[in-house]
Amino acid sequence: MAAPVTPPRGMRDFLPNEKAIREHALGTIRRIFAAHGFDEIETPVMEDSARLHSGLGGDNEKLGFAVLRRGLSPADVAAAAESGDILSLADLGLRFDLTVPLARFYASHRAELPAVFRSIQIAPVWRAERPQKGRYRQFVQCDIDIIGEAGPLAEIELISATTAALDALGLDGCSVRINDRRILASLLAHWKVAPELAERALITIDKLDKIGVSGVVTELDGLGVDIDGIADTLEVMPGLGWDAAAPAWLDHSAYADLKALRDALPASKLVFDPTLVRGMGYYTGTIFEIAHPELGYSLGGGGRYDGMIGRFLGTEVPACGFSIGFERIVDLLGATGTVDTDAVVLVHEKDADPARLVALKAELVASGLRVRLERRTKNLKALLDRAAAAGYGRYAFVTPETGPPGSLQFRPLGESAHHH
RNA sequence: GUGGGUAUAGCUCAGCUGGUAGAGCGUCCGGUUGUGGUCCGGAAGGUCGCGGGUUCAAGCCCCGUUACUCACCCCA
Repeated sequence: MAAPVTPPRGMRDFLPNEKAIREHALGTIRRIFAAHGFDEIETPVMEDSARLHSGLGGDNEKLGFAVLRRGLSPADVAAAAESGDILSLADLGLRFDLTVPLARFYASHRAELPAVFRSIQIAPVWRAERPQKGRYRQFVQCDIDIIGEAGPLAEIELISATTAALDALGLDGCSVRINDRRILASLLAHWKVAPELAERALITIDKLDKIGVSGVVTELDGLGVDIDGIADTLEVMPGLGWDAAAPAWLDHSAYADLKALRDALPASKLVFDPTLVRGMGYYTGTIFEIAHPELGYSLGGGGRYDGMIGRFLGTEVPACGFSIGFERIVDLLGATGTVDTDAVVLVHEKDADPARLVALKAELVASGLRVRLERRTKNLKALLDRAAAAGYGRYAFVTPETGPPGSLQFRPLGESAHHH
């Protein structure tokens, strides 16, 4: 206990049963995304430090793990400390999302990609936050993105594929909250919020369902926003559904676009929520988020980020993406507990001949079985219970008298097999 | 970054008003069973997170610290 044997804070080991659940879920998501016409790619876990920080707001920079330049001298460190630019000591950083790397990837490989590129990325990202329930410092995101499609078809395909994946995983009760940055912009214009306060004002609006109208007004007041008339607007916002009469301040063009999305996606549960904001600063149009009634945090999210590719490429390319928060999904999935009757355990005496055991095993493996050798222990029950928990469905004893595989007497494993 | 809770055997946890460190499970050994998932007995395994302090005496009280965890902030 003296030596630290735990993984780094917020990062986790996965035991065999946990790993099996994760791989099963990953396989499901991958299969659905591929069925919807997306192609999987992979990018490095690190990106150029300056590039990572070019695509988002100032607060998010603190969340990035930076990687020190190799071969730094004490003089380099002292110089950086003196200039106050500590980040200059780092030239690389671990990615904190998959969108910035994708934009870099697309800019690098555009010539080799179709005009409209549909990508899948399933990979870990890192954020230096304080861990808690549903939040880790290393976590897997499952992203699909469509680059090169400016119209609503991109949003429709993304939401359709994502909700199909959630359905395939057996997750009930999920809904997709949806809004548009243009609607938020029209709201800020209506309130005459100064541009330099816009980002923080939006984050405050996002909290409406948690801190209420008076809480939002108080916080906006603290930011220096003129709060005259704001409470009246806030009162009606949560009630704005699909069919309510839109207030004058609301961007009617964007609202009509969202309604068209809703009409095109009858199978997905879309909920219009004008208070939905989302943190990443690069979104320009539609934004969406997966909500679950039992959870205070989202299971995923995404939106349109038409400006980002242009920052890497020079020419503007429209883009839209949707990300599933894999860890939060897995936390919702129970143990699968599948027992495989084609998986068998051979229990042998401790002095059994290894050559004979492995030959017997090889014959069974060749016949299509999954085979595990276990040395007989005093506590046979514990051994067999562990095997059953690992998914093995049958077992047999190997004794000196055991002949060919056909002479093995297999018995069922598992809770229902205790009385024989 | 802010606040709460927790820290004792490999695991889950007891430990009274401060007085020699405990149980269950697991592991190992002996017997029982003899085609076996039963039962009986025994053993190994602990700097009580770490460092100070109070006391004749600290797992227990006080201070600090670290880790884990929950919540806030923010986010997937």
